[in-house]
Amino acid sequence: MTQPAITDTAPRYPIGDLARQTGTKVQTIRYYESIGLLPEPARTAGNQRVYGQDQLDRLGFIKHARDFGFPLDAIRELLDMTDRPAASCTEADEIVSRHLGEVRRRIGRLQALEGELARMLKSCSHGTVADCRVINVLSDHEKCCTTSHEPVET
Amino acid sequence: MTQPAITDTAPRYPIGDLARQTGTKVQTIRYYESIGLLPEPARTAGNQRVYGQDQLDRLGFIKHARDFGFPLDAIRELLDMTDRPAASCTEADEIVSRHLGEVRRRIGRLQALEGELARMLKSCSHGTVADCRVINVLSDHEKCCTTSHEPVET
DNA sequence: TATGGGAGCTACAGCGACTGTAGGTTCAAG
DNA sequence: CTTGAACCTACAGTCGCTGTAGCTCCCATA
Repeated sequence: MTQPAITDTAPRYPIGDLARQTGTKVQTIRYYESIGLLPEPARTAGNQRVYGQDQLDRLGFIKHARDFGFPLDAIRELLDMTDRPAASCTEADEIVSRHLGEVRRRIGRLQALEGELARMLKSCSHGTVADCRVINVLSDHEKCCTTSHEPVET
Repeated sequence: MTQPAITDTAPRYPIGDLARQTGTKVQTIRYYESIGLLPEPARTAGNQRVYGQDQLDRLGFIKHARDFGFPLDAIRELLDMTDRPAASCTEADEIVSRHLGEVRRRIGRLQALEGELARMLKSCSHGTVADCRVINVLSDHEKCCTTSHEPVET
Protein backbone atom coordinates (compact mmCIF):
# COMPACT_ATOMS: atom_id res chain seq x y z
CA MET A 1 0.00 0.00 0.00
CA THR A 2 2.96 2.31 0.53
CA GLN A 3 4.12 1.46 -3.01
CA PRO A 4 2.34 3.22 -5.87
CA ALA A 5 1.03 0.92 -8.62
CA ILE A 6 3.44 0.38 -11.50
CA THR A 7 1.02 1.83 -14.02
CA ASP A 8 1.00 5.11 -12.13
CA THR A 9 4.75 5.58 -12.53
CA ALA A 10 4.95 4.68 -16.24
CA PRO A 11 6.02 7.83 -18.08
CA ARG A 12 3.43 9.33 -20.38
CA TYR A 13 4.71 12.03 -22.69
CA PRO A 14 2.73 14.49 -24.75
CA ILE A 15 3.87 14.92 -28.34
CA GLY A 16 5.90 18.05 -27.59
CA ASP A 17 8.06 16.19 -25.07
CA LEU A 18 8.71 13.47 -27.62
CA ALA A 19 9.71 16.12 -30.11
CA ARG A 20 12.08 17.84 -27.71
CA GLN A 21 13.66 14.63 -26.46
CA THR A 22 14.39 13.31 -29.95
CA GLY A 23 15.00 16.53 -31.83
CA THR A 24 12.10 15.83 -34.16
CA LYS A 25 9.38 18.33 -35.07
CA VAL A 26 5.85 17.74 -33.83
CA GLN A 27 4.48 17.70 -37.36
CA THR A 28 7.08 15.16 -38.37
CA ILE A 29 5.95 12.83 -35.58
CA ARG A 30 2.36 13.09 -36.76
CA TYR A 31 3.57 12.50 -40.31
CA TYR A 32 5.40 9.32 -39.22
CA GLU A 33 2.20 8.14 -37.58
CA SER A 34 0.21 8.90 -40.73
CA ILE A 35 2.50 6.71 -42.85
CA GLY A 36 2.49 3.91 -40.27
CA LEU A 37 6.09 4.29 -39.14
CA LEU A 38 4.91 5.02 -35.60
CA PRO A 39 1.85 3.21 -34.19
CA GLU A 40 -1.16 5.24 -33.12
CA PRO A 41 -0.60 6.27 -29.51
CA ALA A 42 -3.11 6.39 -26.67
CA ARG A 43 -5.13 9.59 -26.29
CA THR A 44 -6.23 11.70 -23.35
CA ALA A 45 -9.90 12.38 -22.71
CA GLY A 46 -9.34 15.58 -24.69
CA ASN A 47 -8.02 13.65 -27.72
CA GLN A 48 -4.36 14.53 -27.23
CA ARG A 49 -1.66 11.95 -27.97
CA VAL A 50 0.24 10.36 -25.06
CA TYR A 51 3.33 8.28 -25.59
CA GLY A 52 5.27 5.78 -23.46
CA GLN A 53 8.93 4.82 -23.36
CA ASP A 54 8.56 2.34 -26.25
CA GLN A 55 7.43 5.04 -28.61
CA LEU A 56 10.14 7.38 -27.44
CA ASP A 57 12.78 4.74 -28.17
CA ARG A 58 11.25 3.94 -31.53
CA LEU A 59 11.23 7.58 -32.56
CA GLY A 60 14.82 7.96 -31.32
CA PHE A 61 15.81 5.08 -33.58
CA ILE A 62 14.05 6.65 -36.55
CA LYS A 63 15.63 10.04 -35.93
CA HIS A 64 19.07 8.56 -35.59
CA ALA A 65 18.69 6.51 -38.77
CA ARG A 66 17.42 9.56 -40.65
CA ASP A 67 20.47 11.49 -39.49
CA PHE A 68 22.49 8.70 -41.09
CA GLY A 69 20.60 9.38 -44.30
CA PHE A 70 18.59 6.16 -44.45
CA PRO A 71 15.38 6.50 -46.45
CA LEU A 72 12.16 5.81 -44.55
CA ASP A 73 11.49 2.44 -46.18
CA ALA A 74 14.94 1.20 -45.14
CA ILE A 75 14.19 2.43 -41.62
CA ARG A 76 10.91 0.54 -41.72
CA GLU A 77 12.81 -2.66 -42.51
CA LEU A 78 15.33 -2.00 -39.75
CA LEU A 79 12.52 -1.40 -37.26
CA ASP A 80 10.84 -4.64 -38.29
CA MET A 81 14.11 -6.38 -37.45
CA THR A 82 14.28 -4.95 -33.96
CA ASP A 83 10.97 -6.73 -33.35
CA ARG A 84 12.64 -10.09 -34.11
CA PRO A 85 15.81 -9.90 -31.98
CA ALA A 86 16.66 -13.59 -32.46
CA ALA A 87 16.81 -13.34 -36.25
CA SER A 88 20.06 -13.04 -38.18
CA CYS A 89 21.23 -9.53 -38.79
CA THR A 90 22.38 -10.26 -42.34
CA GLU A 91 19.47 -8.30 -43.68
CA ALA A 92 20.42 -5.27 -41.59
CA ASP A 93 23.98 -5.50 -42.87
CA GLU A 94 22.67 -5.57 -46.40
CA ILE A 95 20.59 -2.46 -45.89
CA VAL A 96 23.59 -0.62 -44.52
CA SER A 97 25.85 -1.91 -47.31
CA ARG A 98 23.38 -0.76 -49.92
CA HIS A 99 23.21 2.65 -48.30
CA LEU A 100 26.98 2.84 -48.04
CA GLY A 101 27.30 1.97 -51.73
CA GLU A 102 24.80 4.66 -52.60
CA VAL A 103 26.71 7.20 -50.50
CA ARG A 104 29.98 6.27 -52.21
CA ARG A 105 28.49 6.57 -55.69
CA ARG A 106 27.12 9.94 -54.76
CA ILE A 107 30.51 11.10 -53.48
CA GLY A 108 32.12 9.99 -56.73
CA ARG A 109 29.62 11.87 -58.86
CA LEU A 110 29.90 14.98 -56.72
CA GLN A 111 33.69 14.92 -56.88
CA ALA A 112 33.59 14.74 -60.67
CA LEU A 113 31.17 17.65 -60.63
CA GLU A 114 33.38 19.59 -58.24
CA GLY A 115 36.30 19.25 -60.65
CA GLU A 116 34.29 20.49 -63.59
CA LEU A 117 32.85 23.45 -61.74
CA ALA A 118 36.27 24.44 -60.43
CA ARG A 119 37.77 24.20 -63.94
CA MET A 120 34.95 26.27 -65.35
CA LEU A 121 35.50 29.01 -62.78
CA LYS A 122 39.28 29.01 -63.16
CA SER A 123 39.14 29.44 -66.93
CA CYS A 124 36.72 32.35 -66.74
CA SER A 125 38.36 35.62 -67.73
CA HIS A 126 35.85 37.69 -65.71
CA GLY A 127 34.86 39.87 -68.65
CA THR A 128 31.46 40.12 -70.30
CA VAL A 129 28.78 37.50 -70.50
CA ALA A 130 29.51 37.10 -74.22
CA ASP A 131 33.02 35.87 -73.46
CA CYS A 132 32.15 34.11 -70.23
CA ARG A 133 33.62 30.67 -70.05
CA VAL A 134 30.93 29.60 -67.61
CA ILE A 135 28.10 30.57 -69.93
CA ASN A 136 29.91 29.20 -72.96
CA VAL A 137 30.48 25.80 -71.45
CA LEU A 138 26.83 25.55 -70.52
CA SER A 139 25.71 26.78 -73.95
CA ASP A 140 27.86 24.48 -75.99
CA HIS A 141 28.30 20.82 -75.34
CA GLU A 142 31.49 20.75 -77.46
CA LYS A 143 33.29 23.17 -75.15
CA CYS A 144 32.75 20.86 -72.28
CA CYS A 145 35.68 18.89 -70.96
CA THR A 146 33.84 16.03 -69.34
CA THR A 147 33.54 12.63 -70.93
CA SER A 148 30.32 11.41 -69.37
CA HIS A 149 27.17 13.47 -69.16
CA GLU A 150 24.85 12.00 -66.64
CA PRO A 151 22.69 14.11 -64.35
CA VAL A 152 24.36 14.39 -60.99
CA GLU A 153 21.46 13.92 -58.56
CA THR A 154 22.70 16.30 -55.93
CA MET B 1 12.57 32.50 -107.57
CA THR B 2 15.02 29.64 -107.65
CA GLN B 3 15.80 30.38 -103.97
CA PRO B 4 13.23 29.25 -101.42
CA ALA B 5 12.16 31.92 -98.91
CA ILE B 6 14.22 31.99 -95.70
CA THR B 7 11.20 31.37 -93.51
CA ASP B 8 10.55 28.09 -95.32
CA THR B 9 13.93 26.71 -94.37
CA ALA B 10 13.79 27.64 -90.68
CA PRO B 11 13.73 24.39 -88.73
CA ARG B 12 10.51 23.70 -86.88
CA TYR B 13 10.67 20.85 -84.41
CA PRO B 14 7.82 19.07 -82.69
CA ILE B 15 8.25 18.50 -78.97
CA GLY B 16 9.45 14.92 -79.42
CA ASP B 17 12.39 16.06 -81.56
CA LEU B 18 13.37 18.61 -78.94
CA ALA B 19 13.23 15.87 -76.34
CA ARG B 20 15.40 13.50 -78.39
CA GLN B 21 17.93 16.13 -79.36
CA THR B 22 18.47 17.35 -75.81
CA GLY B 23 17.91 14.15 -73.87
CA THR B 24 15.00 15.69 -71.98
CA LYS B 25 11.62 14.04 -71.50
CA VAL B 26 8.59 15.48 -73.28
CA GLN B 27 6.78 16.01 -69.96
CA THR B 28 9.78 17.81 -68.57
CA ILE B 29 9.75 20.25 -71.49
CA ARG B 30 6.08 20.97 -70.87
CA TYR B 31 6.87 21.37 -67.18
CA TYR B 32 9.62 23.91 -67.97
CA GLU B 33 7.13 25.81 -70.07
CA SER B 34 4.57 25.73 -67.24
CA ILE B 35 7.02 27.31 -64.81
CA GLY B 36 8.13 29.93 -67.36
CA LEU B 37 11.62 28.57 -67.94
CA LEU B 38 10.83 28.03 -71.62
CA PRO B 39 8.59 30.53 -73.45
CA GLU B 40 5.33 29.32 -74.97
CA PRO B 41 6.14 28.06 -78.45
CA ALA B 42 4.13 28.49 -81.65
CA ARG B 43 1.43 25.91 -82.36
CA THR B 44 0.28 24.06 -85.45
CA ALA B 45 -3.31 24.31 -86.65
CA GLY B 46 -3.93 21.16 -84.62
CA ASN B 47 -2.60 22.80 -81.42
CA GLN B 48 0.71 20.98 -81.32
CA ARG B 49 3.86 22.78 -80.16
CA VAL B 50 6.50 23.71 -82.75
CA TYR B 51 9.93 24.95 -81.75
CA GLY B 52 12.74 26.76 -83.57
CA GLN B 53 16.50 26.73 -83.12
CA ASP B 54 16.37 29.31 -80.30
CA GLN B 55 14.24 27.11 -78.15
CA LEU B 56 16.38 24.09 -78.91
CA ASP B 57 19.47 25.99 -77.79
CA ARG B 58 17.74 27.28 -74.69
CA LEU B 59 16.61 23.81 -73.68
CA GLY B 60 20.10 22.48 -74.39
CA PHE B 61 21.49 25.06 -72.00
CA ILE B 62 18.97 24.11 -69.34
CA LYS B 63 19.67 20.41 -69.73
CA HIS B 64 23.38 20.94 -69.54
CA ALA B 65 23.11 23.12 -66.45
CA ARG B 66 20.80 20.58 -64.79
CA ASP B 67 23.38 17.87 -65.50
CA PHE B 68 25.80 20.09 -63.60
CA GLY B 69 23.35 20.03 -60.72
CA PHE B 70 22.27 23.67 -60.84
CA PRO B 71 18.82 24.26 -59.35
CA LEU B 72 16.22 25.70 -61.69
CA ASP B 73 16.25 29.17 -60.16
CA ALA B 74 20.02 29.43 -60.67
CA ILE B 75 19.48 28.33 -64.27
CA ARG B 76 16.84 30.99 -64.65
CA GLU B 77 19.38 33.62 -63.57
CA LEU B 78 22.03 32.23 -65.92
CA LEU B 79 19.55 32.30 -68.82
CA ASP B 80 18.66 35.90 -68.04
CA MET B 81 22.36 36.70 -68.36
CA THR B 82 22.66 35.16 -71.80
CA ASP B 83 20.08 37.71 -72.89
CA ARG B 84 22.46 40.54 -71.85
CA PRO B 85 25.73 39.43 -73.48
CA ALA B 86 27.46 42.77 -72.86
CA ALA B 87 26.99 42.63 -69.10
CA SER B 88 29.72 41.57 -66.72
CA CYS B 89 29.82 37.88 -65.96
CA THR B 90 30.59 38.41 -62.27
CA GLU B 91 27.09 37.34 -61.39
CA ALA B 92 27.50 34.10 -63.34
CA ASP B 93 30.75 33.42 -61.53
CA GLU B 94 29.01 33.95 -58.23
CA ILE B 95 26.27 31.49 -59.06
CA VAL B 96 28.85 28.88 -59.99
CA SER B 97 30.94 29.60 -56.88
CA ARG B 98 27.91 29.22 -54.68
CA HIS B 99 27.04 25.95 -56.32
CA LEU B 100 30.64 24.76 -56.03
CA GLY B 101 30.63 25.59 -52.32
CA GLU B 102 27.40 23.67 -51.88
CA VAL B 103 28.82 20.68 -53.70
CA ARG B 104 31.93 20.72 -51.51
CA ARG B 105 29.91 20.93 -48.29
CA ARG B 106 27.83 18.03 -49.47
CA ILE B 107 30.93 15.98 -50.27
CA GLY B 108 32.27 16.66 -46.77
CA ARG B 109 29.07 15.56 -45.09
CA LEU B 110 28.81 12.46 -47.23
CA GLN B 111 32.40 11.50 -46.49
CA ALA B 112 31.79 11.76 -42.76
CA LEU B 113 28.71 9.63 -43.23
CA GLU B 114 30.65 7.12 -45.31
CA GLY B 115 33.16 6.70 -42.48
CA GLU B 116 30.46 6.09 -39.91
CA LEU B 117 28.58 3.60 -42.04
CA ALA B 118 31.77 1.71 -42.85
CA ARG B 119 32.73 1.57 -39.15
CA MET B 120 29.29 0.35 -38.25
CA LEU B 121 29.48 -2.47 -40.79
CA LYS B 122 33.03 -3.48 -39.86
CA SER B 123 32.21 -3.82 -36.17
CA CYS B 124 29.17 -5.98 -36.81
CA SER B 125 29.71 -9.57 -35.70
CA HIS B 126 27.10 -10.91 -38.12
CA GLY B 127 25.15 -12.75 -35.45
CA THR B 128 21.58 -12.09 -34.33
CA VAL B 129 19.68 -8.85 -34.42
CA ALA B 130 19.95 -8.64 -30.62
CA ASP B 131 23.75 -8.40 -30.83
CA CYS B 132 23.84 -6.48 -34.08
CA ARG B 133 26.17 -3.55 -33.94
CA VAL B 134 24.26 -1.81 -36.70
CA ILE B 135 20.97 -1.98 -34.86
CA ASN B 136 22.62 -1.11 -31.54
CA VAL B 137 24.27 2.00 -32.84
CA LEU B 138 21.00 3.19 -34.29
CA SER B 139 19.10 2.35 -31.10
CA ASP B 140 21.45 3.98 -28.68
CA HIS B 141 22.89 7.40 -29.13
CA GLU B 142 25.64 6.64 -26.58
CA LYS B 143 27.10 3.83 -28.69
CA CYS B 144 27.59 6.20 -31.52
CA CYS B 145 31.10 7.29 -32.32
CA THR B 146 30.38 10.52 -34.09
CA THR B 147 30.69 13.87 -32.43
CA SER B 148 28.21 15.88 -34.46
CA HIS B 149 24.71 14.73 -35.17
CA GLU B 150 23.28 16.76 -37.96
CA PRO B 151 21.04 15.25 -40.60
CA VAL B 152 23.08 14.52 -43.69
CA GLU B 153 20.83 15.71 -46.53
CA THR B 154 21.82 13.03 -49.01
C1' DT C 1 -13.28 29.88 -10.40
C1' DA C 2 -12.03 32.65 -14.30
C1' DT C 3 -8.66 33.57 -17.78
C1' DG C 4 -4.78 33.71 -20.68
C1' DG C 5 -1.60 31.65 -23.41
C1' DG C 6 0.97 27.84 -24.88
C1' DA C 7 0.31 23.35 -26.60
C1' DG C 8 -2.38 20.34 -29.08
C1' DC C 9 -5.86 18.95 -32.76
C1' DT C 10 -7.37 18.11 -38.00
C1' DA C 11 -7.03 18.99 -42.72
C1' DC C 12 -4.84 20.53 -46.39
C1' DA C 13 -1.41 23.12 -49.48
C1' DG C 14 3.34 23.66 -50.85
C1' DC C 15 8.33 22.59 -51.62
C1' DG C 16 11.76 20.87 -55.90
C1' DA C 17 11.95 18.74 -60.00
C1' DC C 18 9.97 16.05 -62.06
C1' DT C 19 7.15 11.36 -63.44
C1' DG C 20 3.13 8.86 -64.52
C1' DT C 21 -1.68 8.23 -65.77
C1' DA C 22 -6.23 8.80 -68.01
C1' DG C 23 -8.68 10.00 -71.67
C1' DG C 24 -8.80 12.32 -75.48
C1' DT C 25 -6.92 14.48 -80.49
C1' DT C 26 -3.78 14.94 -84.43
C1' DC C 27 -0.72 13.48 -87.87
C1' DA C 28 1.66 10.77 -91.29
C1' DA C 29 2.45 6.33 -93.46
C1' DG C 30 0.51 2.48 -95.88
C1' DC D 1 -9.39 4.97 -94.91
C1' DT D 2 -7.24 3.01 -91.26
C1' DT D 3 -3.89 2.35 -87.96
C1' DG D 4 -0.85 3.60 -84.53
C1' DA D 5 2.59 6.71 -82.88
C1' DA D 6 2.92 11.14 -81.26
C1' DC D 7 0.68 14.78 -79.29
C1' DC D 8 -2.75 17.31 -76.14
C1' DT D 9 -4.69 18.73 -71.18
C1' DA D 10 -5.30 17.99 -66.48
C1' DC D 11 -4.19 16.06 -62.53
C1' DA D 12 -2.18 12.72 -59.01
C1' DG D 13 2.00 10.84 -57.07
C1' DT D 14 7.00 10.80 -55.71
C1' DC D 15 10.10 11.85 -50.98
C1' DG D 16 10.20 13.70 -46.54
C1' DC D 17 8.73 16.79 -44.62
C1' DT D 18 7.06 22.03 -43.49
C1' DG D 19 3.73 25.54 -43.02
C1' DT D 20 -0.87 27.42 -42.44
C1' DA D 21 -5.72 28.11 -40.86
C1' DG D 22 -8.89 27.62 -37.62
C1' DC D 23 -10.10 25.32 -34.13
C1' DT D 24 -9.80 22.91 -28.95
C1' DC D 25 -7.47 21.64 -24.68
C1' DC D 26 -4.75 22.03 -20.55
C1' DC D 27 -2.50 24.12 -16.82
C1' DA D 28 -0.73 27.89 -14.04
C1' DT D 29 -1.71 32.04 -12.03
C1' DA D 30 -4.90 35.74 -10.07
